[in-house]
Amino acid sequence: MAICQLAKVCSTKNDLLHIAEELFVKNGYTKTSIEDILKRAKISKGGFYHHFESKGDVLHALIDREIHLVTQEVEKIVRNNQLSALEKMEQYSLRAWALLKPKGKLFLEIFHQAKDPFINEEIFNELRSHILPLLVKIVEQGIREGTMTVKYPYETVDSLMMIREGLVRVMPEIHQNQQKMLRYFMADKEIVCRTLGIKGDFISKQLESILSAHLKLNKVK
Amino acid sequence: MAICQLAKVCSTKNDLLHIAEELFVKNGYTKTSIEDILKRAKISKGGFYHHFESKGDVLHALIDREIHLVTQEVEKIVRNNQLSALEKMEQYSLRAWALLKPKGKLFLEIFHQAKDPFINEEIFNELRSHILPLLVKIVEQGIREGTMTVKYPYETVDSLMMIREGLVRVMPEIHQNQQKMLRYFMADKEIVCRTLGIKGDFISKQLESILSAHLKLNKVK
DNA sequence: TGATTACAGACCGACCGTCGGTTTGTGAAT
DNA sequence: ATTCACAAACCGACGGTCGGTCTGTAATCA
Repeated sequence: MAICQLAKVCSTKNDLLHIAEELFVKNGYTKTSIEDILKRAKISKGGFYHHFESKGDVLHALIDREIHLVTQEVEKIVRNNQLSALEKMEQYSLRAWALLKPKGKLFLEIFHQAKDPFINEEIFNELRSHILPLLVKIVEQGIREGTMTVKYPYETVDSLMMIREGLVRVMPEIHQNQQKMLRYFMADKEIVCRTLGIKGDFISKQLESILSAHLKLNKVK
Repeated sequence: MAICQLAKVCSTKNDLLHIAEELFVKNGYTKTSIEDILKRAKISKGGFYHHFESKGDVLHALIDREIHLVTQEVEKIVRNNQLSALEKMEQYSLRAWALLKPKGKLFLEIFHQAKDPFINEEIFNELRSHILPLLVKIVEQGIREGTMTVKYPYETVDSLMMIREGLVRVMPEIHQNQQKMLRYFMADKEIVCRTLGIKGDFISKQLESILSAHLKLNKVK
C-alpha cells in the first residue's frame, strides 16, 4: 500500500511533467499557462503547487532530466579509453549535429528550437556547465596526442559551443534549404578543424549518414 | 504653434523612450512594468499607448535606433577604400570587443548584458541581419586580396558572430576576472585568425589600448 | 465649428502564485 | 478491529500584477 501510494505520487508528478513537456513543445513555454496544464492533467492549482514551486520549476525539472542524459552520453565518449581524441571529438560532433535534427526524440532536441529565449538561455547555461568541461578534456587529450594544437582549450571549446548554440537559433531558417544546411555543416566542420588545429580529414566516415538523415527528414517534410 | 505642437509630441515620445531606456537598463525589460514608466514620465496609460503600440514596441524603437548607429559605423569601415580587408576586420573586431565593455555608453552595450533573454534574442537577430552581410563583404575582399582563405564565407562569419553573441551572455562571469578576460580575448583573436585563414599577426597595434580599457574599467569597479 | 491630436484614467482579461481547508492514506495505540 | 494522530496529496476561491483596450475630454487646427 505504501508502495502503491508512492507510485501514485510519482505518477501524478510524472503526469504533470509529461503533459507540461507536451504543451511546452507544442505551444511554447511562455504561451503555455499553468491552467492549460491543470486542465489536461485534471488536477487543481493546489495539487500542482504541491509538486512544483513554480512554472519555471517544471521547466527546470524537464531540462535537468535531459541534460543529465546528454551528459551521461558525452561522459561515456570521454571515458572510453579505446578512442583517440579525434575520434571522441568526431563522435561528439555527430551527436551535437544530430541534436539539430528538425524532429528529435528528446525534449531538448525539440525544445531547443522552440524559439523561446527563456528556454534557450536555460539550456545554454546547463550545457555549458555540464558539457564544456568534458569537451575540454577531449581537447587536452588531443594536445597530448599531438593531433590538436590549441592555445586556449577552455575558451576555444567554449566558443565552439557558442556556435552550436547560435546554430540552434537559426536552424528554422536553415532547415528550409538543404543546400544551406550542407554549407553550415561543412563550415562547422572546417571551423572545428581550424580552431583546434586539426590537420587532415575529420568526420568523414559517418558524415554521409548524419547528412542523409537530415536530408531525408527534410524530404519527408 | 504647429511646430511647437510637433515639438511637444516628439518631446513626450522621446521622454518615454529615454525613461524606458533608463528603467530597462536598470531593472531589466521584463521586470520593468509599463506603469513604472508611466509613473516616471508622469503620463497616463492612454498617453503611452497613443505613442506606442505595445511594450515591445518601445524596446524595438530603442534597439532599432542603436542598431542603425552601429550599422552605419560598420558600413563606414567596409566602404573605406583605403583599408585592406585585414585592417577592416581588425577595426571591426576592436569595435565589437568595445561593445563588451562592462560600462558602455550605447543602449546596446549595456543592454546586451542585461541577462534578459528576450532582448538578447532581439539584438542577435538584428545584428545578424544588418552586420553579417557587411562582414561577409570584408571577408570576400580578404579572399580577393589573398590574405584570407575561407571556404564558406557567409557561414563562417555567421559562426564568428555567434561566438561574440555567446560571449555577451557570459560576460558578467568573465568580467570578474581580468585573467579570464584576457584569455577569452586572446582566444577570440586566435579563432578569428584560424577560421578566416589569416596568416601572421592580426590585431596587434590597438590590442593594448582596448585591453587596458577593459582592465581599467575593472579596476574602477 | 467640426475634426484631429494628445492625452486621462477606468476597466478588462489573462496569468501566476497563495492560502485555508478537505480528502485520503498510514502507522500506532487501544 | 477500531480509533486516533498525523502527514501527504489535493482542492479551488482569491489576491495582485500586468499588458492592453476603451471611452471620455481638453486643446489645437483647418
